[in-house]
Amino acid sequence: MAQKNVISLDKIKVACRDCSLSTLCLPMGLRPDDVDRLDAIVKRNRPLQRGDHLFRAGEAFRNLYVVKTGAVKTFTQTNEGDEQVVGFHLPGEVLGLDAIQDGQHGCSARALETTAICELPFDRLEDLSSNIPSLQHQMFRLLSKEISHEAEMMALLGRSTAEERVASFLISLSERFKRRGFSATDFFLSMSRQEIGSYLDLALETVSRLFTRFQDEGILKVERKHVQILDLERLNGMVVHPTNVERHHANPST
Amino acid sequence: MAQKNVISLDKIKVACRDCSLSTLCLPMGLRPDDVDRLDAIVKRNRPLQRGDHLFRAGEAFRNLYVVKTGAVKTFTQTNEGDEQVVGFHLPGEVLGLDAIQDGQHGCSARALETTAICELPFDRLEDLSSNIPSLQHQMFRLLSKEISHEAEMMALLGRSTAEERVASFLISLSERFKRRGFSATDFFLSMSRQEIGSYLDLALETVSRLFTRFQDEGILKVERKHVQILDLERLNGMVVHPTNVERHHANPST
DNA sequence: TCAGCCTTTTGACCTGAATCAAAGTAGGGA
DNA sequence: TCCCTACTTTGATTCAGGTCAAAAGGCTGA
Repeated sequence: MAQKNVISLDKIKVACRDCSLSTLCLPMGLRPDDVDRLDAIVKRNRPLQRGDHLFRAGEAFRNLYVVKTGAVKTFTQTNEGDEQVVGFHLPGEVLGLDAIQDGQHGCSARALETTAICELPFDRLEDLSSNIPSLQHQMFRLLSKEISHEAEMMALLGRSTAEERVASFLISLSERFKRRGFSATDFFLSMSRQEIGSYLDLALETVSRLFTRFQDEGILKVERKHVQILDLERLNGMVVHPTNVERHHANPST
Repeated sequence: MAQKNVISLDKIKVACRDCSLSTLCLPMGLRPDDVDRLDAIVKRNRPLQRGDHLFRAGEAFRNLYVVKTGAVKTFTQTNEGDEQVVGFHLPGEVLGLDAIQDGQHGCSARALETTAICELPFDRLEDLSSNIPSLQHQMFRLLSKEISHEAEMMALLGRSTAEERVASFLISLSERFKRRGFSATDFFLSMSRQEIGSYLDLALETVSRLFTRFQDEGILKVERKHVQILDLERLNGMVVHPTNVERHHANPST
């Protein structure tokens, strides 16, 4: 039992150079010795349990965080007191980028399941970026990618029906799982209908109804958290594809 | 006449160190000699006329652009062929940040009125950032601010009524004009109801109706493009204020 | 094993904003 | 000057999705 814990901690504390996420994460495109310099500033704590906070809105910003295993949601509080989900974050995704700006976190983050995190002290990351041009470049790309991603999300929320939003959400998860080596068509949702609805700006009932409908139409098989995509074609067909098609054969990351 | 052109071009080509936007723009917080090094890479072309493109979606990314005077909209095309406004950009605001990621512009930008632009070749900006830590820091903040801004916009689009959106839009313009030394309560809209609606994800009729209603309620005086805010208090009261109030007395920029 | 709680599903109804339609209104060009 | 076009306003109608309500599973812990 103790033995088992030790092994699992060791696995979690794997160095960047040996980490399976290195093609998704910050080290992407760095030279091996630069990866080691980056690795030297990474701090790896014990895993978070479901419900644990990674950080809270208003807290001072010190670190960026990368999800290593598990899943995290970020959220803010509306003034009616209920929470508004801002994003779901899978392994290799970086959290805290919005906080660089004013030195404090604008949203809270908590684990949706048992989750391992790599912590990067931002001041040290800045120093390192000054000395490693390719890391600076990678940082710029990372930030820019976040901007693009949010712009896409705005476009989605903006001009689309409930059907499109739920379809997009499933497609996005599917693609992200696939890139991480999991099944693109058979996975478990680590978040509730409530949280999905909050994220997509839909009532939880609407999410539920669409899952049911997609199932009735033979597109999905849904049983609670377990989702199987039976007809990815049709799901893709529901989504408004960006017209500037050129972007598609450009960048195959995150 | 020729004389006048020369003078106006001279005015447009003012160096960063003499530019009134220096507290809003990239040079913010740089040492004077570093501002000059930044200035050396800035290119200033002739002003754009209303309707001129600054860049188009799909074009290769080479430069960041800063609005110097005037106003620019960014937009994408939906697959139904109509344009979707992504943002309105006032003096001191930087365009193109989303394109760093994959080397091409994800949206198009065109002038809403006669507009002067400063152009920053991104490769040279990266080099300079490597050599000037405070510039690198400024760049990170700039990118992070864009992320925060989009997150706020998502929150707005997400969870709010047409009334809240239009109120927010007016408040945002008001604050941005104020920071730039213009009146916070009396200004001209450089965009159409159509464009406002597209930006806020509302039908143009809805925007028009709300302008009318706000006027009937004594909150605004609207005559076509000319807007006067009569009761900013009440306008503010319509908007969902973020609960994490701490953020407010944090960072007084853009 | 059962009780209690929480999540999810399903149904009925209602409403805010979209859509459709048409009438003003301003500005630019011949 | 007047016309033409584009923008804006206003009204009538429709409908997607929210809200309210209640039932049905699952899961946890005693």
